[in-house]
Order: sequence, then structure tokens, then C-alpha cells
Amino acid sequence: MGIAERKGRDRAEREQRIVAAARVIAEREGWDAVTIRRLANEIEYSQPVLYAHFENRTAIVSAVAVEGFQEFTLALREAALGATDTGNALKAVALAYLAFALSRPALYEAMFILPTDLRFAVGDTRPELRAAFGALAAVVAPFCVDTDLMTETFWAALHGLAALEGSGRIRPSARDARISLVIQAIVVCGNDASA
Amino acid sequence: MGIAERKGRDRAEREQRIVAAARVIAEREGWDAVTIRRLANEIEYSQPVLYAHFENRTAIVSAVAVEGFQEFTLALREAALGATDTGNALKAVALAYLAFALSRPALYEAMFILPTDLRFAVGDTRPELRAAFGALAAVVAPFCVDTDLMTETFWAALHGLAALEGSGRIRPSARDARISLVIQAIVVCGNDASA
DNA sequence: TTATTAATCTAGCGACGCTAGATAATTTCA
DNA sequence: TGAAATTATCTAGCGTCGCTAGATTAATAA
Repeated sequence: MGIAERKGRDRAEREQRIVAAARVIAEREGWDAVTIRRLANEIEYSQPVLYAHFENRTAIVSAVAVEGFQEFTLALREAALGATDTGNALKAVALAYLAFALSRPALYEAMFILPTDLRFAVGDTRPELRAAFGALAAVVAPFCVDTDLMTETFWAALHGLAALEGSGRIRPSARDARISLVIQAIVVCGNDASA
Repeated sequence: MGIAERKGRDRAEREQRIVAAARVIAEREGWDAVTIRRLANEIEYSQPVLYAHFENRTAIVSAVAVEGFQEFTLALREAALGATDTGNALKAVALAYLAFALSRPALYEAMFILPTDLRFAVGDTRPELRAAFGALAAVVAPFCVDTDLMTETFWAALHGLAALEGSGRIRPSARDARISLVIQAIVVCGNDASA
């Protein structure tokens, strides 16, 4: 009697198709092009079907963001693993952060810029988001006394670099130099109680 | 024959009323509430009149952003002037930056987050935007060899802190500690050629 | 087979940005 | 001064949006 199971699978698959379509359209044409009608066409169902999966459009953006956080975490972990020492790991993660943000701008936008349902830095924060924070914290920890504090600040610096470069406000050509500056600051200042 | 002048003044005043209304509504109810119809009601003209002043809605957001940059520059300069030494100036400016961003979130959003017509870091960048960058550069300069590079990085760090705190992603309670960290990094690392 | 429930669709509401074309006010000039 | 040209402004509406009520079809249970 696997009928219910099959239905569940079909439903999950359709949901995944919605999220995937949203992501593809956003990356190709920007988030404004991700409309409910467009997604409905894409999955070959009528519009109300989308509302059986997601409460509203924002929830779809949020679902894409969660996917993004998963891949983001993997990318950061991989960068850290490929490094030979803790200093290299820090820099590799910073480079991976910016490469991620700038190579998938729409995904990054969903994760960090657009309004979503996601709640951060509170008790019920989703594990995908916690994991991303953890991946940053892991490479920062060797260089500081207050890991949470330093991770937040490191994250903010990287987000600032990504957001400003992504919107054309700072010179792309100086990206590496800016990252080096951030890394150096953490290495030099991290273990200072006066911080 | 001051008729043309009076008309010019009337027109400029009406334009200012549009921008002011947009700003007030955005700050009170968010940018989504800033619709052309709403603004038309507010200034007591029909909708097409708005298009005699601005090419489209984005141009209105941009106009608010430019106003924001003017006030932003003043706020940063004032903070720098009130300081006793260069280190204090740096910290005062950083604090003023975050206070500005978090106390007028809609204005800051127009300046740095929403899509606008504004062009940055290029030849035809508007003087209001250059001035804001200059106000940051002025307090950073004493601490570095490459002022542009350091200013971009400082700015990115502050923007990251503002954006992440403004969207609830990092703890408001740790704001001062994060700023101290950023300031310390610049003071300690700035004059290092290895950066 | 029929009654019930679940799945899906059609059609439309109110609001959006924006604009064509009509009207009213003003200015120009014979 | 009075008709013609120009400018200022409005009404009305196009196409699109997110979202949903209510109808319809398909699947399940009795």
C-alpha cells in the first residue's frame, strides 16, 4: 500500500522542481523575473498549486536561500580542508566566500539581502544557517579568544566586501588586496584581550 | 518677468515634496509602501505628474539615496570633528556610521541595498557619493599606506556590520565589541606594507 | 455504485508601474 | 483682443503582479 508514499514522493519532487526553477530563473534573469505565474508554467501546474507547497512568494525565496546555505557551508568547509595551516585556511575560506557570493549573485541575494522568512541568531535558527556560521567559526577560532564575536565580525567584513563589490561600489580589481587586509587583521589582532 | 522662475521654483518644490514623501513613507512603512499612486495622493497630483519629475520609481529611490548620502557625509564629518585624536576619530566615525544606518534603515537601504540608478567608483560618480567616501577616507588615511584600499575595506566592514545587524543576523548586544575589533585592526595593521 | 475527500483548475480581485490620449490652463502672436 | 500654439494636468486603461474563492475533476472509501 505504497500509494501514500508515492504521493509524498511526487509532492516532494514537485516542490523541489519549484525551488530549482526559482533558482534558475533568478540566476538567469534576476529575482524580479521569478513570478508565481512563471513558476507555475515551468512546473506545468496552475498557480494555486504553488500555494499548496509554499505560503507565499517569500517562502519560495527562503527555500532557495536554505539550499544556498547548504552549498555555502560545503564550499567553505572544502576550502578549509584544502589548506595546509590555520592561516591558509582562513584565507582560503575568505576567498571561497567571495567566490561563492559573486559567482551566484542571485543565490547569495536570497541568502543575505532579500527579505525572507529565515530567522537568525535566535533559538529556533535553522541548522543549515547554524552550520554556515559554524564553518566560518571553525577557521576563525584558532585566532581569537571570543570566537562568536570574531566570527560575526569576520562574516560582516566578508559580507560587506561581497555586497559592495556585487553592487559595483568598490573596485573588483582590489578584491584580493582587501581580503588580505581582513585576514591580516584577524591573524594579528585576534588573540588580543583588548579587542 | 519672474514667471518662468516662479514656475521653476514651484516645480522644484513639488519635486522635493515627492522625495520627502517617499522618504517618510519608506521610513514608516517600508519601501514596498512607496507606490506611485500613494505619492501622487500625498502631493495631491495625478500619477502622470510624477513622471514629469522622475523617469520611474527607481529614480525616486535614487533621489532619496542622494539626500541620504548628503546627510551621511555630514554625520561622519561631524563625528570626526568631535574627536581628540586620529584613533578617536576613526572610532567615532565607525560608531556614527552604524548609528546612521540603524536609526534610518529605509534611508540606508536606499543608499546601499536597493537597486538604484546611482553609479559608484567610476568617472561620473556623483559628488555626493564621492564626498561620503572621502569622509571615510579622511579618518582612515592616518593609519595606512594605501588609503583607497583601506577605505574600501573599512567601508565594507561597516556596511557588513550594518546590513547583518539590520537584518537580525548578528547580535545587537555585541555591536560595540565588533566595532572595537574593526578599529583595532586598522590601527594595528594599517601601516603594514605586507597588507 | 455512490458518497466523500483530495487534487487541481478557471476566473477574478485589488494593486502595481507606467502611458496614451483627452482636456484644461497658459502663453504667443497677428 | 482673440485665435493658435503650447504647456500642464487629468482620466482611463494596459499588462502584470501576488493571491484566492469557488467550481470541477480525479481518486478513495463505504
